Formats: sequence, structure tokens, C-alpha cells
Amino acid sequence: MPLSPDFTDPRPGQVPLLLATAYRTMTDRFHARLAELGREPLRPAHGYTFRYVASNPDATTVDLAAHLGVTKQAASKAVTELADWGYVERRPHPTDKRAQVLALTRRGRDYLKLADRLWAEVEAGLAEVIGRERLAALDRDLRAYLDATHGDQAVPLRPVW
Amino acid sequence: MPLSPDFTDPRPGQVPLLLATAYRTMTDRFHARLAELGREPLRPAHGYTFRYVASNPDATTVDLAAHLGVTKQAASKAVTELADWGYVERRPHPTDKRAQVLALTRRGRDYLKLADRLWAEVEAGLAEVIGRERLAALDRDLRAYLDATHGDQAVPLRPVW
DNA sequence: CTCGAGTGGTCAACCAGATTGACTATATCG
DNA sequence: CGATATAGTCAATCTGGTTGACCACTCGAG
Repeated sequence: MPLSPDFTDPRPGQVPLLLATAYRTMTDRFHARLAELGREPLRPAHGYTFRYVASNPDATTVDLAAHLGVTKQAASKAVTELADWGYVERRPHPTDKRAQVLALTRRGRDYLKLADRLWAEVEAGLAEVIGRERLAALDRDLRAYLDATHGDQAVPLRPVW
Repeated sequence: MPLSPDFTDPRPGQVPLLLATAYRTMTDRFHARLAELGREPLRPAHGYTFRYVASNPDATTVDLAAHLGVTKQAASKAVTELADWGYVERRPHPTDKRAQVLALTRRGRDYLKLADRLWAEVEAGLAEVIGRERLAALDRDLRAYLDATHGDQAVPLRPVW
């Protein structure tokens, strides 16, 4: 049975599912590489947290929550977890006594660098199959779609199941 | 801030995330259409269940569980839920007294037809942005990738977060 | 300056969708 | 035939969330 039976039925409307399964495949390959390197298999939500904190030096827990599409309580829990593991730390907010600013530790920054490398590897795996030109076209097309559908608005990250 | 900050950093390895967010966007549009039509917003897992049962006339709960990537208990729960809602029914298995065969009800088949239509609509929305040729190319590329990475093996459907 | 409305983060209770464990009836195969 | 494996169900537990509440703090209109 090639692929899953979902794909053998030649009906329109299958590209969404192809996007999902291709992404899932890439995620699995990413995690497989992490495991090979003996690194902790942090979840995608952690990865998003890392990258958000790295890109937003003044990010607070509530900012992170909005970014992840979860409640502030869930975000706070994730931050506590990552702080316990030594990847993230909380610092006093420069102007707001209620808030705390999130920052990656050295350990967190190193992990993010590694993740970047591995994602590029995984993407190169796709390029090996379809070619670099097609990869670039894919990149452009998907960006165009997201721009058309969201414009300046944030794109939800959290999957639904 | 165009898109999310994840995309403005010009580093390699972003196509996986583009796949994920494009799929998430399409899922949201699909669910928005369902809501517009006043239909129950069944979860993606339900959709996968419908399609699997429709494509596999002798499917049992354990088969479904393997397909969804969950335990037999979780699959049984989902089936019970869909049966309670009138979309699925359990029938005696022709040869195995322990097992039950799953089948879509008329109501379930109608829902699946509607879902097919709406997914085609959502996909057409992507085609509007990138053109039908590029959509076909995307389709071919992703299939090639899944074939290269999985061959005849089933592709996992359940997202990780 | 005051004060009402709103907000950041934490604690606690609760929830939904899963997993693990167990069990009984049934199936398989040497 | 009997040992092992399996389908489906029930129950307990887990995990990653949400909701509700609360207190200290912020903001802006009057």
C-alpha cells in the first residue's frame, strides 16, 4: 500500500494533507537526529519558545503565550520547565514591576544553534528529492500564501488534532 | 511585523515551518467554512477516522488506532464518540468474534462528502495565490518526498506539539 | 492626584484526550 | 490440546492544557 490510503484516492483537495504529513516527516527526522546526537528531545512547542525568546529580547510570559496560542498559565508552565532544565531564565522587567523578561541562557542559545543546523539538514533532505530550485519555489509559494491569508497578522503555530 | 518573527530571519531550514503554518492556515479556513455552514466542528482526528473507515470496509478499532497513531483505547473512545453522534457504527466482524467492523452511517458519508468539497475549496484558495501549475508542482514534490522517506510505509498523521 | 478598569504572573482546581494496566473471550499455531 | 497472542472494554492515571481567582502593578480619564 503506497503511502497511506488517504493519498491513493485521486480526488482534489489533498495538498493540505500532504503539507501536514511532509511536515510531520521532517519533524520526525529532526527528532531522530537529536536522538542520534544524544540530545534531549524537546517538543516543538519548546522550539518555538526558544526562537521567540531569542528574537524578542523584551518578551514576557504573556507575549510568549500569545505567540504559542496558549494561555498565560500554560506559557508560564513551559517557561518554568525550560528554566528548570537550564535553557531559559526570567529577569526583572525594566519598566513593569509585574512582569519578567525571558532570556535564553548560554545553554539555551547553544541548543537553538544546534536546532537551526538540524532543521537546515532536514530541509536539505527535501532539496535532495525535489531539487534546490523547487525548494526555493516551494518557499516562495508558501510565503505568498501566508502573506495573502494573514498579511501582517501572526500565523498560528499550534497544531490542531 | 510581517508574518511571525520566525520568518523574517533569513536563515535556511524554514520550509518545514512554512509547511506547518500553511497547513494550519488551511485547517483554520476549512473549520471556518464548516462553521459558516452551521456544521459541527469535528476535529482533524475525526476527519482522518472518517476517511480511513470509508476507505477500509473491514477496518477494526485496532486498525484505526494504528492508522491514527494512538492506542486502541483512544481509538475506541473516538469511535464511541462518533457513534454517539451518529456518524459511525460498529458491526459484527465476519470472521473474528472478538472484533467489530467499523462503518460510516449515511450521516457520516454525507459529512465526508462535504469535507471533501470544503478541502477542495481550501486548496483552490491556495491555487488562487500561486496558480494551478505551481499547486500541481507542490503536490508532486511533496508526494515525491513522502515516497522517498516512507516508500510503502504508512505516514504518521498525528501532529506533535 | 484619584480611582476605576485593565493587566502580569502565580496558585489552585478542573478538564480533555491520551496512556498504562488489567481482564475476558477469542484466535492461532506447533 | 495448550501456550501464547489478540480485540475490545473498563478503570486508573497522566500530561498538557484551560478556567477561575487573587494580588500587585499600570494606565488614563476626570
